[in-house]
Amino acid sequence: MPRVSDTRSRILNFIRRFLDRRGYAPTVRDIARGCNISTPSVVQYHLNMLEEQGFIHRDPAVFRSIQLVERKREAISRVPLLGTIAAGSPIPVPAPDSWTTTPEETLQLTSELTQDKKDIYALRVKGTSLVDALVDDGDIVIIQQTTTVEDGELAAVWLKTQQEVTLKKIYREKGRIRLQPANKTMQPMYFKPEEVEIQGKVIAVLRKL
Amino acid sequence: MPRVSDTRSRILNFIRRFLDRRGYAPTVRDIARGCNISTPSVVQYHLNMLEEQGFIHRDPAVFRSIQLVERKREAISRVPLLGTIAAGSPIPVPAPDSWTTTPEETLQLTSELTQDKKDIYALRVKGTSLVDALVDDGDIVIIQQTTTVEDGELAAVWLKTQQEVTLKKIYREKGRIRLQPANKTMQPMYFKPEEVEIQGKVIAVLRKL
DNA sequence: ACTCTTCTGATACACTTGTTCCTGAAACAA
DNA sequence: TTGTTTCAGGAACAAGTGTATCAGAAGAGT
Repeated sequence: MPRVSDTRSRILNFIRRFLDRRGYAPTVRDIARGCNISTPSVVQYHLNMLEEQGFIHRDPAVFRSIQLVERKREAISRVPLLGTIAAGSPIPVPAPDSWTTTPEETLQLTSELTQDKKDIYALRVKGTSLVDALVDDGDIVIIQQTTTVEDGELAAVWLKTQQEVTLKKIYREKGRIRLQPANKTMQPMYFKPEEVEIQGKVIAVLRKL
Repeated sequence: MPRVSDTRSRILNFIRRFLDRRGYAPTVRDIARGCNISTPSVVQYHLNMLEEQGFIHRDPAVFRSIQLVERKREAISRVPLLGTIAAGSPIPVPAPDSWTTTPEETLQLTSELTQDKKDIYALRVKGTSLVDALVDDGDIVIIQQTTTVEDGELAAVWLKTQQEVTLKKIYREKGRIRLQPANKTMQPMYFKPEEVEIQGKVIAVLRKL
């Protein structure tokens, strides 16, 4: 048994409680007061240990910069809900500033879904035109903006000839592009490369009921 | 048009970005630098305004204590991933202790998805037997355990006669139960009330690609 | 006993940071 | 005009705060 009934974990728990209650991190002196430690240097010592052991992260010389590593993973990323996606109307391509300005609505997703990718936005599906991608009316598709996708990836595609948007798996074949519905019972479609315009990659679909 | 293209919202957005990137709040001087404001006092002035208007909260004289009111209530709930759901095999009914003991895997969801409901668990879909519910192989269904659902709600149902599980919308009709596929182009099925066993209510579907 | 590591204590320095006070410009209303 | 409100700029103070240093106590292993 350790001499002191683990000052270290007492400090860690204090930080957790402090963050929950106040919304920002404690200072070394806050911790000293809260854990009955008489001096900042002891706290400093343990904080250094905790950082070495990977429990917390601190930015040197920045006040109240303690971060719990255990809460780093479960960070919430906010994804702007930029509009709707429907067969007949083009995908609203996000303007560069729509990430910084407040969109009408934002989704809160854990990094488990977004995988911390960049340039992500969300669209609400309108209508049942995407059922062959197993996407229903009211679903939300999470899209990563890009103009190129790997073969087999589900992409948001604008079909110039038909003035229509669809979600299909992309396969490049010689002289043509095959658009394969996610629903395997359905038939693929073929287009010339210049007829399709890739708007983004679908990285997730969300259905709230 | 305001004289300055809204310094106030620029500051607000800077705080959002700073919090996302660094994990703690900026100081008035951080904001000044980030928003091309030459002096802390101007930032101070706008922060006072923002607090008056209810956008932020600050603890006076506490460094880095800016909190965004819009982010006050955000909770991550951990949902146990209890197994797989496939047409031919019964739904693994969660044992009472499987919520407390660590399951093989847990999902992290924001309250936006779970709506803070209780008795929620997740199942990974195996096979394409649920395509008529617009649920694909590999999807994850979030289920709230219950034995009763409202008419029209999507439910996980065990068909005793066929020894099969499906996801269908439930409608009680006189003397029979109608199971309506989510895909409207498909036909409903009818069963006697004693032939179906409701295992839970589907509250969300997740597709990671 | 002895050394070594771990932990606690006190003090002090230098920098960070919230805050205040003053000045002044621009817009607007009476 | 005059006054009021809103916003920008500068400077400075006082307190909060991270950090370094020195000293010493308490156990563990040899």
